Amino acid sequence: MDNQALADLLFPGITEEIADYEAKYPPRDLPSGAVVTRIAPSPTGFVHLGNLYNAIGERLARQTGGVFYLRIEDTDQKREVEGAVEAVIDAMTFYGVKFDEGATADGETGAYGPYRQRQRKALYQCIAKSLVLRGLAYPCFCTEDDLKRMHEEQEAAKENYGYYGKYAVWRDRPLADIEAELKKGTEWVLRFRSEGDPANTVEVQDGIRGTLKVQENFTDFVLLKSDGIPTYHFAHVCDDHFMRTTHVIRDESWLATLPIHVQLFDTLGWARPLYCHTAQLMKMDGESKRKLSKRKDPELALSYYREAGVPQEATWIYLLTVLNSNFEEWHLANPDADTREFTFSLEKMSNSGSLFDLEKLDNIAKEYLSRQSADFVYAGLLEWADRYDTALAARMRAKADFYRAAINVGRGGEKPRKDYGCWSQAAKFLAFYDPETFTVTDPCPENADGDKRSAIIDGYLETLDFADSAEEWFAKVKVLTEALGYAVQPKKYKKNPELYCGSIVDVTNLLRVALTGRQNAPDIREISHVLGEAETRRRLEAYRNA
RNA sequence: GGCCCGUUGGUCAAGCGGCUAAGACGACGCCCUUUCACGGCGUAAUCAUGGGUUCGAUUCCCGUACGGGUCACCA
Repeated sequence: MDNQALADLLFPGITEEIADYEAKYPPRDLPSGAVVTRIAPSPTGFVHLGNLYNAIGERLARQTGGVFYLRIEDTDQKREVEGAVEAVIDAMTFYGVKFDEGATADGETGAYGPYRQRQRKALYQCIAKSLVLRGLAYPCFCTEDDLKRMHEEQEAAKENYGYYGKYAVWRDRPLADIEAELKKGTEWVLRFRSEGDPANTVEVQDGIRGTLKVQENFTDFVLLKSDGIPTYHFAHVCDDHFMRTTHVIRDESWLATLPIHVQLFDTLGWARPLYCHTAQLMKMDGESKRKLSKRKDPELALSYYREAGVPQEATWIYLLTVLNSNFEEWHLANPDADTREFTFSLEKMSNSGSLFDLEKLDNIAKEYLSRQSADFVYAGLLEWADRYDTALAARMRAKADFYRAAINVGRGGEKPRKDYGCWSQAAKFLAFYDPETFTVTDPCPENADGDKRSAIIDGYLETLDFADSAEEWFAKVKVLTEALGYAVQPKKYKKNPELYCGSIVDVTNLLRVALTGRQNAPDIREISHVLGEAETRRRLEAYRNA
């Protein structure tokens, strides 16, 4: 076979040499040990947990004085969605992830671009051509049907699937056959001529898993699709080489095609990056685990957490506890420290798939929010409401001080309340404060209903004085409780229920339901002070008459 | 089916040849308490399995089982 003739036939326009690109993209001048890594999403419009998961690469880069960049893997035109790049950047920005270089919404920055793969076509073709020149790549004119038949045949014969051996029908065709097909205009793909043997294994170092032993690739996989655009495999190798990536952090589902990638790096004579295959996030589906799925699991989408209003930092805290096994301990010891102060290490990453635990996320988020100031919570809630609950946003703006005061109830001090972990929960929880959204949802305590109800409320209103201190206020409640035949100490009532008509719990709960509409609410006196005297009296009277 | 990865309580997990096998979430119980929370204390609950190696295996090796992933001109 005349490789030169074939190369000229296949790539008539390509005149660059690999050396030209080596010169154009020189090794980066960085301190030793600097991590250069990226996230490389395909622009499908769906930004998911995995993208954020891999964005821990940013922390690694920062820690080492390296580079973190964004590359867009848009080699599949069919799946591309308008505005997808913006969506990725927007989501990453929301979570505080910043890129040193790479694609931006309206272009790009950095010296190693273009960072959109389809714009790198000439580079891929140059490398592909070099492989043809070396006799390591050849065109294949099989149709989709041909390949389908091949697969069926292999299935029936219980042989390995793939384009190899006798199934690699275009592997050793004479140049004349190729020319004839080309002349007819038949579509072709460029395949890699693999010399691999399934009996051999290759060792690959993995930053998370240690030494991996994988089967050598023996299939003639596709390098260039019929539109001249590379497959993921080929693009990944070319780009991560020329963009001088040191660490490839990606999902463990890529383990299956790792042999292809190392084979390419090795035959091109390029140093392999350090692969870091992360474990997948799983979910319980009936009795069995399975990986989180785009179609079935809304919680895979990053937008899910944004819509629910889970604070960004809380999301990171959860993700980091799943990602790095020593993070949780650190965070417990430094609850108020920025998570970026934590030194992230690949070795501490888990290598088995973990179940995604929404309950724990909720706990972490509640803990996180309980430690924040009222101003912070007000601002966060407002920002969320502006996007997802505009009616609430309007109310918050109209009554900013009132909302701040409401948010401040039970906040601060040694034991802050943990009533909500995300903005949508907060919106629901705080609704009772505002007269515009106040409704009574919980029942009146049984022991305080009927005649008792009005007796308690009347008695309470009679002595109610907003100037009272907490102690004075509670003393009055106790007096009232006793006067109406209730036990001041719940324990006494429990012991001798026949002696009382109930306990102070019934009395206070009645007041609580009257003022907040529910039995689960913060301190009555504090709430009253937020509501103001007029509104407090109005609600009590309304409840008495209800 | 081939190949690959994985397996410590319900969940996330520490452990890296010798420990009463950490911790967190959840569950349960008790205490505190004007309710609910919060907080405090405590309880139950784990090394998949069979062989090796070793004085000694959760830890190292092999097999089995189970789980997951992957076998496209998708990434």
